[in-house]
Formats: sequence, structure tokens, C-alpha cells
Amino acid sequence: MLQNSLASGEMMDMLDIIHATTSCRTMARFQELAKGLQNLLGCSKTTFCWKSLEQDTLLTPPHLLNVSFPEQFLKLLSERRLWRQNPISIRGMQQEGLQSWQDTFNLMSPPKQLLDIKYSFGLYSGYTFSVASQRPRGVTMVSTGGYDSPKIEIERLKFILCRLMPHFHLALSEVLEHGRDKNLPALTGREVEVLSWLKEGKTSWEISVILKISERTINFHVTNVKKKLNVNNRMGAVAQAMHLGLVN
Amino acid sequence: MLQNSLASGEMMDMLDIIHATTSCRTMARFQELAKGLQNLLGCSKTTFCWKSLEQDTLLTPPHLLNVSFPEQFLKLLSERRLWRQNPISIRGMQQEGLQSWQDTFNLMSPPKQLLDIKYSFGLYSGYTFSVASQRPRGVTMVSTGGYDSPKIEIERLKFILCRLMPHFHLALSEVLEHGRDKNLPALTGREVEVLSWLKEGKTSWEISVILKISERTINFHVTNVKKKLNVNNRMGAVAQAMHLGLVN
DNA sequence: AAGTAACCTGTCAGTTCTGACAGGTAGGCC
DNA sequence: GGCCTACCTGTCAGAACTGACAGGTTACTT
Repeated sequence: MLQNSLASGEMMDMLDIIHATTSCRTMARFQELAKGLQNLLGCSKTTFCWKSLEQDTLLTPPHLLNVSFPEQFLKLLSERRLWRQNPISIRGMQQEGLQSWQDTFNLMSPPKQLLDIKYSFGLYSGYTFSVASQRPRGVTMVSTGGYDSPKIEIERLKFILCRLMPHFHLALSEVLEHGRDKNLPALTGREVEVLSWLKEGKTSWEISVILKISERTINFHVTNVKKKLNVNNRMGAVAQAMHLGLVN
Repeated sequence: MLQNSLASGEMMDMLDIIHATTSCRTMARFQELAKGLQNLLGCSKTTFCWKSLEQDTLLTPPHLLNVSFPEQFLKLLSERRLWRQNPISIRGMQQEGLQSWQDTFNLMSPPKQLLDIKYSFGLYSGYTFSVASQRPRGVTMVSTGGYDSPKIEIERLKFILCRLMPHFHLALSEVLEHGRDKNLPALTGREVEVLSWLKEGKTSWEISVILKISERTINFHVTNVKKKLNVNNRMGAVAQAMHLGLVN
């Protein structure tokens, strides 16, 4: 039975890693956890790829978070825009779960250029696991290669990745979304207050009554928010503020 | 060491439960998983309590999800609004982690009425674990009582709950938020399209150019959306649609 | 003392939105 | 054929918003 292929200590490691992902807020911490995953898998090359499907189109490049892939390899892939034609990422975006590079290449033949690069870095065989979510709408893929023995226990790999990856995906989403917050425009207390009422569908006049200040001042605050959020009108301001989590 | 107090099979159960929470979408499924947690803890009485801090005030009652508490007990608590004065829930809302009922009652004395009811149902001692999150902003508390032996391994309890509860919390948030979606107003394709552009801060005229229809028709769609979402103006429509996840 | 940030207020012309009026077509279902 | 839904269009008066004008106070920092 599968249960026996995992040592008790390994399961404890998995539980610890899962637990740690729930409080992972920085990229550095994520890297640590990813190292833990790599150790568990017993491979020497790992890299993460995260793609938001929120507003990005399929054409915008994904976030790459390298753990131990050759940097030069990823750089080449990115420079030559090869990820768009990479059957592995295409398949990974389409369906969740584990794919073997070999299988995918047999199924959808990759551009020769890609194969050449891959082989030149010794990346002959490996696996990519992808996991998607609706909230936030996005996909995380982890690629692992450089296994010691050519004989890999697929079921063990699947078991570990199935159980860990959803949490790595959540943590990564959190880290990357949170990272964006750093250069967030700072709204003043009054501005947030006005926005919150706008959100409820109140007019300037109504808000002026609620806040007991003049209607002109409400419009003044709205104007400032529009400038800060770089939008054309209050609709955009409300939507953008909600999107950035600046209200409520 | 703590590691030894958990059997290999129990850790496997934990991993399986965690994994199952990631795809838990119905209340029935959640109940199953909660039963699994109860078995793991080795107690006979469990109940979950979920509270959104998104827009609810502290006064609005929380969602109760009973697994195996006496229904009558929870009914009494709810009818007499005792949860507001219950030191356990107050403390649970304030800080995450494990609390012993006994400790809390020593710290903040409960209303006599509450104590009487509790004892009359044989709920002498037990533990409540709470976990909170920012996105979605809310708290889940689980209360467990009715342990076989008076000698409970606190560290074991803490270990299990620390690792499982964040995932139960997420699952519960998902289930409860998803459940709300059922009586969601159905927007037509065109309405969603118009809303999406509104969200970007486009004016009616601009959208009419984009969609190649008259400005009047844009306003027509906006009017219909406003009626469906029961809001006063487009600001409210955009905000409400975003909040309900009807756009994007 | 000067500078800055947050806050507040006024007027006014021009633009945009709103609600209520009154229509139209195309496609699906019984 | 009748009914319904989604979609489209027009006019018009009045309400709401916008941008640019030109000020003000208070509190805190340098």
C-alpha cells in the first residue's frame, strides 16, 4: 500500500509544510518551504510558475519563482517567449494534476528550439504538477526534474504533490498579491470614508448629509481619490479601490 | 516527543482531511470532514461556529454548524442570545488558538444562565479552537467536548487543531459564501459586458462606441442591472456586482 | 518660521447620468 | 399564433458629476 512508501517523519514534514504555508507572507519564506518540498520529493531541480487569470490575458507572462532550476535556462525561455509555445505550460494551464514531460512531448510536439535548450541544460525528464483555483482565479505549476534514479515512484510523487500543491498555490497567490500592495496609493481616512459610501450607491449630496460636511468637499475628496487611483470617474475609483482592497 | 503520540495512520488521516477540505463545496461534505476531525480528536461532541467580519457587525449572529452537540443546547443559546455574552466566543473572536473552557470561565465569569444550561447538558469541560483570516475576513471556532478520559493530551489536541483548523476555516468560508450564490440575480451577457466596462471607468458614450451600439442602449442595460441588483445608481451596481462576483 | 498633509468650502460652465415617456426586432417555447 | 426573454433605440427634463477657478484652517515636521 502507498501508505507504507511514506515514512512517518515524511508525513510529519508534510503536515508541517502545509501548516507553514498558511502563514507564509514573504517570498523568502516561500522559497524555504519550496526547498522543503524539493527535499521531500528527492529531486534536485524545482521551479514554480504562477499565473493569474484574474485580469491578465493568456499572453501576459507568468510569474516565475525559481528554487533550483538553472537560472540561465529560465532566462532563455523568458527571453525567447518560449513559454507560450511550451506544451508543458499549455497543458498545465488546461488541466490540473501531474504530467510527465515525456508524455506531454509525445502528445504535443514542442518547438525544436525548446527541446534543444532543455537538453543542453540536462533537463531530460521530469514532471510538472499544476493546480488552479477560482478565488483567486489563477494557476500554479511546479516543475521538478533532476531525479537521482531514473525509477521514480510516480504514485508517491502524485500523493505528495496532490496534498501539498493546493497550499503552495494559495501561499503563492497570497505572497504575490500581497507584494503588489507595497506601492499602493495611500488613501486618507476621509477618502476611504467617502469611498465606502459611494460604494453603497450614495450620491455626493447624501454623503455630505451623512458626514455633515458640504457637498463640495465630498467632490473634492472624490477628485483626489480619482487622481491617486489614476481613474477617470467615480465608478473607476470605486471599482479600483475595491479591487485593491482599499475599502472595507 | 510529540511526533510519537500520533500514529502514522493518524497523520495520513490528517493529510487526507486537509486535502479533502480543498475541494469541499457543500455543507454535507463539510459535515463528513468534521466527523473525521472528531474521530481524530477522540471526542464525542463537536460544533463549528463561523463568523464573517466582512460587513457584519459584531452583533449579527454567527453561522452555527453542528456536528454532534446537543441541538437543544445550541437552540437555547441562540434563542436567549447567549452567544454574545459567552466568554468562550468573546475570547475566541479576540485571539486565535486553543482555549480551555475552564480557563476562560475562570478568567471572565460567564452569566449564570449560561453555566446552568451548559452543565444541564453535561458539557462540563472542553476546548475551543479559533482561527481567523483576512481574506475572506472571518473567524471559525470549533468547540469540542465530551472526552472519554478526563486526562486529555493538550499538546496532541493543539497539534491537530493547529494544522487542520486553517483548512476547515477556508472550506467553511467557501461553503457559506458559495451557498449565498444560489439566489443571485442572473445578469444577461450584455449586462455583464456593460458592467465590466463601467468598472473600468468608461462612460456610457465610450461603451457605446466600444460595443458599437447606441448610448441609449448602454443606459438601458445599466438601468436593468440597477433594478436587478436593487441599487440606486451605477456606482452601487458596479460595487454590488463586484462584491457578488458577477463580473470578471 | 516655513513647509506640508489633511481637511474644508465656494462658484460655474459643461458633461454625464437618470427616469419616464414610447417604441422596435429576433429567437425559443407551448 | 401568442408569450416571453434578450436585445436594441429614440426624446427630454431634471439631477448628478466633473474640472478648473480660488480660497480657507489645523496639526505636525523640519
